[in-house]
Amino acid sequence: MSGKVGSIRDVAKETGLSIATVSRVVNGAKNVTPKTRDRVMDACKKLDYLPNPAAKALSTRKTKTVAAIIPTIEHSVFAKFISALEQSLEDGGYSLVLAISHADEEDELKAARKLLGMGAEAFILSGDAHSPELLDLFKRRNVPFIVTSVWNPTRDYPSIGYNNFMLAANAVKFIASKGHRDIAVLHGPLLMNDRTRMRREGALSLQSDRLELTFVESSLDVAGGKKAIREVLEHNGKITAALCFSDVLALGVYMGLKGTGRKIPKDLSVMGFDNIDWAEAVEPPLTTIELPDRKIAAEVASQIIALLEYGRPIGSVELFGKIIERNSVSDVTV
Amino acid sequence: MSGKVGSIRDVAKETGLSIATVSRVVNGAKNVTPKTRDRVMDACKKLDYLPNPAAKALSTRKTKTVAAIIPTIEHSVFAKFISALEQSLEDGGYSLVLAISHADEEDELKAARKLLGMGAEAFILSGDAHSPELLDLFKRRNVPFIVTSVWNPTRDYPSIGYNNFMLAANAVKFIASKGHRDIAVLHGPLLMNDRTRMRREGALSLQSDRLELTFVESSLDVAGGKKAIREVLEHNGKITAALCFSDVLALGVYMGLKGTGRKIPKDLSVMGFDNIDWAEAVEPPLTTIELPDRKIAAEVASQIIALLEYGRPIGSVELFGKIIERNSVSDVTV
DNA sequence: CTGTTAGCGCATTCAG
DNA sequence: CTGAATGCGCTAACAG
Repeated sequence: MSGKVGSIRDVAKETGLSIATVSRVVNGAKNVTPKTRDRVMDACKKLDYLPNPAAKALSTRKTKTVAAIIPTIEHSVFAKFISALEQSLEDGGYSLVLAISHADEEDELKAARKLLGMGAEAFILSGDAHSPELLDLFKRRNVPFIVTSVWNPTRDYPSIGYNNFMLAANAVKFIASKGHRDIAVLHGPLLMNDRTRMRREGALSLQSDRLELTFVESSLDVAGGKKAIREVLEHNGKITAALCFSDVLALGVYMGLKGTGRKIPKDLSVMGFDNIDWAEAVEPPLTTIELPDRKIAAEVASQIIALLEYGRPIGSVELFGKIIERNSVSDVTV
Repeated sequence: MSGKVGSIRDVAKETGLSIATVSRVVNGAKNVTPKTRDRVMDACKKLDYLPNPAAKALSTRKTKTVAAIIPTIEHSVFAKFISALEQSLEDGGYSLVLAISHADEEDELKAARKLLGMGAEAFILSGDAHSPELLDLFKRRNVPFIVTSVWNPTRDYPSIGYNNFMLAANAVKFIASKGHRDIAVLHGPLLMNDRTRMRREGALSLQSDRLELTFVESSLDVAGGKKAIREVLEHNGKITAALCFSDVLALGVYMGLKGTGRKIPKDLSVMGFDNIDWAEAVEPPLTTIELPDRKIAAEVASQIIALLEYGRPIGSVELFGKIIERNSVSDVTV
């Protein structure tokens, strides 16, 4: 299809120099006369030469690409993460190749094989639930990888992310500090999602006879939150606050209250997770937890590059979320 | 870093056969004895051999990857499109490599160079505004590309998408058919966005002394829609409907009306664009236009593959949006 | 500072 | 049906 594209040989011929010299200037080696350098550069753009990546990769045994496998790209948290990751990697001279696992270990494994087959030099995984085969594959082939969005120092592989248990516990503490004693906790599917599971456990750890928690699982979207809050409110009239493990669920709560006569935060306090871009624009502005996704991306990129370039080993690092207090959580009025 | 990975030579050695034979079975050639085939396959998984993609690409001059450059991945429309595209391409044996242009022609050009340097065999662009250099680059190197999300048969390159002009015109007609004569049209930045521009022109084409349109530009997010609707309502009390060229803007309108005493759709009808996943869950359910993003993705993938595999030329195709009528647009009560 | 040469791992003739 | 040999475009010693 694509018409003949110039090879290094062509520009060598054009300049009358050897391919080795051309290779040198193209790769920015210093031991070249400024004059010949210019000569080569001119020829390059004249022929608009572009080095063949396959040949380069074959020769250097380096592809300069790293792979990321995420459950879905249709959630802003992941989209933001990927966006930031692409940036950081790009800045470091690396390319990101992406695959979607649909939160399925099987798919994740398949994707990894394919990405490996594309020459990925390192992997970025999401969450801490992966098939043993996958881990084994990486181990056997000696492929470096990082697990993100979670921080779990007990593993024998590096994780860069936050402590979901603590995050949820802190959120509950925050709400409780406002005087709430009956809190609904809305979250997405537990299956195949260790992050949600850890958050749930974190919240649960604070349950006591002074603090009643009601957990509700729903689909991870606005419709899910809407349905969940209506159900839980119907069965338990004492609830005065809803903690949502995702902002989209919180928006669902906002919608679910419409027409019920209840107002936020007067009749129900609502707290989210993620600090999605519209969290501040919503009425009333949503109190939520800002997750350090972009920071994770930057940290992940920098560590991977450090490893690939200088062999510096990757270490786990914990990053922290931050409660953004707006107007959706209020003191319970006695 | 990565420990020695088996090459084709290793499995040849293991089986006592030649590398040619191994290559044959790995690539599924038919002229191989079932017995030798099995022998090779066994050795492959025993050594867990994975063909080196660079070597293969170098040898065949095919990378089996296609590139897509989108303005941002942080908008669900693009996220969905990419997600579907990845699927379709994957199914066809191709890989998708992605780049973000930030709606900047400069960045887009740079990204294209890089992707070309990664061996992309074809390109998928978004919208119809691209730098001449980029088009020239593709032309010179004879790289096939498709422009998407728009349909513009007047171009000399293929476009697969919808007619933004008509889509907006139809939306206005729909609202007008309910008796509205003063409509606010909310849209995102016009700069560098030909899709928004075409929609605006489509709406504008229906302006008349029986139909007054008030255009408001804002940032493309919930906060933007919220601010925009408040401003326009303040200046023009006659407006009875708001057409938003994006559902996120429509959500902004929902939020902007809170506390003003106005209700949707009684006091203000609202119509969106995109049919984002929460459009139905919102209160009241949002009337909007469903865009055929997944269909576009499928069509794009299939045409690109047909071209790359069989040389079948790519043709422009128009796909249609569909008005999803819910409860946010009502008849104007006289 | 520049040129020569030998692979990198694989597909693909061409013989056998 | 199978093997030996060639080359894809480039980098990396090694000479000069």
